[in-house]
Amino acid sequence: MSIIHRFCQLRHAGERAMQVHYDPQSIEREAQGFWDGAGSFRALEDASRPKYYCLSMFPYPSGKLHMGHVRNYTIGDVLTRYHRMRGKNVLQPMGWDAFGLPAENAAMANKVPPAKWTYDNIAYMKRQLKSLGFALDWERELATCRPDYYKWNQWLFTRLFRKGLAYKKTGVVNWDPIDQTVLANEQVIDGRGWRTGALVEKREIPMYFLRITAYAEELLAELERMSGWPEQVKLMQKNWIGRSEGVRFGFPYEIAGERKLLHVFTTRADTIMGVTFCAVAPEHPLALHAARDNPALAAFIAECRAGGVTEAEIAVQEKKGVATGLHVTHPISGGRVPVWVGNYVLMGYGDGAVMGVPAHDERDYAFALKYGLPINCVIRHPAGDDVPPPWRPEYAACGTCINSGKYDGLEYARATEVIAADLKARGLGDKQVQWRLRDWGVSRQRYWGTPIPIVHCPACGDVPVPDEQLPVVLPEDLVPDGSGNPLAKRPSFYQCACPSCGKPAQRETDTMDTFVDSSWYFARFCCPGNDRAMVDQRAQYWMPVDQYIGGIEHAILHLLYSRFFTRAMRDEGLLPGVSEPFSNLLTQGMVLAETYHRDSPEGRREWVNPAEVEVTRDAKGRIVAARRRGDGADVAYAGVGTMSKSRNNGVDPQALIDKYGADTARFFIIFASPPTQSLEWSDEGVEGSYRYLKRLWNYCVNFDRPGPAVAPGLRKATRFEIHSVLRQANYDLLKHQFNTVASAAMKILNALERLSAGRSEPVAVEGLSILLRLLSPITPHVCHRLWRELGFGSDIMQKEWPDPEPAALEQEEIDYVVQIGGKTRGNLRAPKAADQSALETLLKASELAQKYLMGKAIKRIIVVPGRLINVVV
RNA sequence: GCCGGAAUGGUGGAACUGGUAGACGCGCCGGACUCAAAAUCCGGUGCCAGAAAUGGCGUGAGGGUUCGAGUCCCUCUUCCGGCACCA
Repeated sequence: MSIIHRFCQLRHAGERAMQVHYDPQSIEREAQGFWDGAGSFRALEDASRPKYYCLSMFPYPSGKLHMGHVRNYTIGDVLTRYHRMRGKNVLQPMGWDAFGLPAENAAMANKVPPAKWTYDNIAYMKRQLKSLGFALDWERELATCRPDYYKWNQWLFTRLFRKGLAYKKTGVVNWDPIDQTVLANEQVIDGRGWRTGALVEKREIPMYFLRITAYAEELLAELERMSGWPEQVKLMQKNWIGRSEGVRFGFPYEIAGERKLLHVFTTRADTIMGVTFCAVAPEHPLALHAARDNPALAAFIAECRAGGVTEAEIAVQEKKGVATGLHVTHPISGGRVPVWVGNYVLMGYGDGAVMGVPAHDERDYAFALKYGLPINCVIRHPAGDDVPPPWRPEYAACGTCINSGKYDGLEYARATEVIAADLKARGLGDKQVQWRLRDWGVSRQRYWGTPIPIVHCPACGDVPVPDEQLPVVLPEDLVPDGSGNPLAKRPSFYQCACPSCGKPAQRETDTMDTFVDSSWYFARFCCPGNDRAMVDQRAQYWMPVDQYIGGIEHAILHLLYSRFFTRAMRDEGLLPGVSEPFSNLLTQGMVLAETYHRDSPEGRREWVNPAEVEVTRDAKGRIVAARRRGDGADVAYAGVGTMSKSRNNGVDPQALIDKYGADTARFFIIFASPPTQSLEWSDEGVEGSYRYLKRLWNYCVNFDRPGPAVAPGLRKATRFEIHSVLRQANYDLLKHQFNTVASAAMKILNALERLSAGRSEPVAVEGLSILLRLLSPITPHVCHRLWRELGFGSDIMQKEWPDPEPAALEQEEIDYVVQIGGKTRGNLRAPKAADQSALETLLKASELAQKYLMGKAIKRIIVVPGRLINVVV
């Protein structure tokens, strides 16, 4: 126990009286000053040491930190500090996801430019992050709204554009007809514009897309090898990418004497003989053609244009259709097939048209019943050869073809092969792989984002801005007014010369989706200050991120876009050999709080912040009443929900830090639930965390006081307990189950207090040194201070992480659990090394046997070594 | 609607790879200290019955597998996340 020697020496060198009361404010100020002065968190590339790049998702600078941020960064900080003490060269950076819609909304509300609002928020939130004591390397800070960052968005975009990985086509947006502006999905509430209340329409406009589908196969295949990601996230991404194998083919038709094909994709080509109609999207060219002399159809298409663009909205709307009056030819039978327009057919998926096989597809079945279309059963399914209503899932099962002419008797796989071959022979189609994943539309008709670096020239077309003219700088003095993009109203921005021919041209005024910014910031953190390249060789050292931490709500979009961008950058030669940005992913749960409301006699509901509510409990601790502290008004408890403005149940981290200090906030957040689960806020729980840190402080204050002599048995038992708890805590750390690590710290303090001994007892000295180190990633300030006060050393972070000592864990005897007849009946103390027959003998001689086995025949005895004896009677 | 999760005492959660359900906290009850309060400390606390010993029940609901199920399988309910322009 060399630590005790050093401990005693240091202690004598720096003796001074310890502050009696736990004062988090002064402790935290001093510890943060120490780290700043020592440059403790500056990360330097060092090829001789194993690196650990720990990254929490950077925040949107919305104004002030919310509890979700505190949780996210505390989790990251625990990992960072743990791995430092395990000897890794750790990088933990921080930056700002600084472009986005809220800045424009705030600008409209306050008439302040988004730039000023954003920079002010960044300054405030940075102070808050610092007060929480996170081990961040602030020299790598970045903000995506700075030209030195978004320049590289533009630079990469021009590369992708020249490669064809960025291209232009039309896309569908929400259109507010009153404000004459494009709305984000969240700005559409019940189908109406949030500011105008006007019914929102779909509108097709030209936009730029990034060809993420070019990487679909790779993005899907690599998922299988990503062992550091949660299965549920990988599964969601797999389903999102949505690879399906099927047949794409055309139904021939003639229009104005011209022979054309109506293309569809199906995974059930075996049902082709059951096709009784085709359905096309309302935006499909065939629908638009037919609507020209069909007012009813035109009205239906107009009706489909109303409403939002989200998949959820489209999925829940009533499935409706109208016949176009047009027919196409069945590619095998040659029969006439009517073409309908269906509001459930998506133009963005496949060819915007589907074949209708009512007998074997639930949606087609409902559609056919509704509009009286024929239903022809062509598959023998588990429930028979017929498909009487109501719909049963068996109808969609794969089976043998019937009523299908030459295909009769073929089963699914064979039928698909033969039919695909026949279609191919006729030049109408072939087998094809289809993806659910769509290309990424990055154009936004908004001001506060990265300008898309394209110039529209009447002579040369769309010309990418040359490197020497980058960045295209976003003016920071504009204030949007809700009626479209202010950039489009500022000639000094959009008027320019064509980079190609020099003639007058117009600059693109759309900006990029903010997901572009967040798709590569992790690589930029590796290369701060480089104004000549997007990333440099320093990224080779740090990338990929070893541990990424963020909300589960990003499971698909942000993470998939980042995986795509990393590959695009790899193929651009920027990140050689790096395909996956994040080796390990931890998805944290939401932060919840209690909700209370008060309903006025007029029926208005007012949400009351939990901080203002006082509850009354019954003898068992159940909440029986709640009232508002201010006016004593009765309020109703409405369960827990995610912290939100609308339910007024947010808890301000700043108030918490001011009252209890950062360590208490960090401890509670870690202790209250495991990182991946939702966390329920509790003021009492925070009090409990504060109480624990005070207890720890008091124990250390009294550490020098002489205590009673410790009995050898208690000494051994305490040491066993502390090392057992440590072993479990180290295991839990690897699982990222930090709440039980906090519990472990509590258990160790409990054991030390039971020991009633201080400095004179080696087990107490050893136990305390383990406790402070185990706790230091969670509550770094108080552990830093106590480590120094007690003379363990000058910097706890420089000390190695504790591991249990095998000798301390040795036991000669253990308590076996005894089950008799399926019930747990007690314990049997037995030598650890006892074998089955020895245990049986011991058991039969025990009191338990006397009590529970008298007169019973033993059928079998099952022994789980080191754990349990189960007697089957 | 589709995809992915979750559900354990009054409460947050714990329980190894199928092996004593409720660790560690919070709350509540009782006690110590105090003129009193706060703070702190000590003890108790799954539910039901019982004076107790003890017995029965118990991990969202219902079935199943197993010597043994919170854990594995099937069906269902409720809640949460995502659904491509919130970030």
